Amino acid sequence: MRSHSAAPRRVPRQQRGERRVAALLDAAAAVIADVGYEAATMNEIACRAGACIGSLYQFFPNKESLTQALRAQYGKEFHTAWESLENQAASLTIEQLVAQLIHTAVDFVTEHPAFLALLDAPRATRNPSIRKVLRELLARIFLLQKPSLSKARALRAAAVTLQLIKGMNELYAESDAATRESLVQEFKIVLRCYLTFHLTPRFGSPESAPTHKPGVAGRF
Amino acid sequence: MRSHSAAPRRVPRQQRGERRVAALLDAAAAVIADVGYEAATMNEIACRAGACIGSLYQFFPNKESLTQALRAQYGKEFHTAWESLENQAASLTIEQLVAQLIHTAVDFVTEHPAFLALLDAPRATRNPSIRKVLRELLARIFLLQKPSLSKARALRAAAVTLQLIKGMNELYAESDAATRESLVQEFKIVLRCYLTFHLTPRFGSPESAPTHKPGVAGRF
DNA sequence: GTAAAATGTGAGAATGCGCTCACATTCCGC
DNA sequence: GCGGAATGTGAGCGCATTCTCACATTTTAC
Repeated sequence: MRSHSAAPRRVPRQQRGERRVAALLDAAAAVIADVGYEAATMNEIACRAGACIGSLYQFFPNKESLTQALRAQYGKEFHTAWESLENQAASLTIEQLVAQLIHTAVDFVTEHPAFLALLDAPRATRNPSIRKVLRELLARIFLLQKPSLSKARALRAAAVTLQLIKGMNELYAESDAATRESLVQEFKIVLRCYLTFHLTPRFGSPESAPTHKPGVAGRF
Repeated sequence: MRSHSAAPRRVPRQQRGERRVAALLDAAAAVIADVGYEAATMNEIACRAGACIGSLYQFFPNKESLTQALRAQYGKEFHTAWESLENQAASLTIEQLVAQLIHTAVDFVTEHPAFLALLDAPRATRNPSIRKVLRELLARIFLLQKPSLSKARALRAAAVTLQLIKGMNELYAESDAATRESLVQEFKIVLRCYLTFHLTPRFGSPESAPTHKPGVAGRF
């Protein structure tokens, strides 16, 4: 690896440039889904996109930048998928909300096999801002369910929820279809219990911090 | 990569052989923790272990086999850490059990930085049997808490719990110490709610399938 | 139509890494 | 001691991969 900048080398300024970039990203997803992240080579990606290697390097100075671009695209698509939930959020039961969140996520991963393979890619290729935007979206959804929630709590719950959803993919991936379905159902329980805790008005302390009282049972 | 077998090339038969293997694994962990999995080279690992590259390849025919060995070691260490919980399990509250499970895991990852970096390693280097053993251990712990639980449910809950715990590490890793602590506390809520659902005797259907009844909502 | 900019091309340079091999050294049983 | 087995050594091979570059082609602007 000789170059280190992850920024695109050149932004496409013509229509065919944009088409190329789109084709390259598609090809990258296909190759990565096929052979895994590590084994996916730049030459093969360019080839599958009907381009040659030089063309690829015009827009993406290195593999890392290509990976980041792919991640960004997935992030936006996923954001769009959840965005529609934001409108209905207030009228959904927790039960329904959980089902929607999980099914959208599961469907997304199913339809984008490369997304899973990207988990193997080095951390350096991740874009924190994508996570941030997704967290904020989910936090807003939570706030629609329970407006009295503090923003800090909503954000924290969103971060954890997002991470749990993401983490489960690994488990789904190594299961056959039947087990996967039961795991999804099981995970619904997890999220339902957790979000019920946060989003349901409770008598005792409606806005108490989630830090449990240490007197009861800390680490004994 | 020319060789593909992941089995150790040669089992150490002398004490110095075992010392070498131990030193090599330690060095591998150190290098991987330092520079990440991908950037960790076999030469550097051998060098850091005070050995030369040929010596490394006597015991580990390729990088994959070294990675698997490291994973196996971590798996065993972690299993040992949780094993002690098995004895106390029956006498612990869910609150305490959750705290123990999580803190053991967090401590382990803190003390073994390479463990996190191994998440970047390709899937091929993972050993399903390690996961299986850990799942069974956790399932036994659950059964000690609630003997009436079916083994299938215990195993499924264990698989999910394990995955959630593992997945959270990624979130911890990208947070400063203060946020990390609050995330740990937050995750305790998740597990407490979830395990309360499974391990607490409920009136309606004590051994009903985990398919929720819409209306009761698990606890709280 | 023409010039300039954007994009396309692909052979191969440059690099770095996994891994081998022929041989030296150390250990162990007898 | 002796012989064989286990272990140690490290220069460098082979190879895949990333990335460059000099030039061709297409598009756009006027």
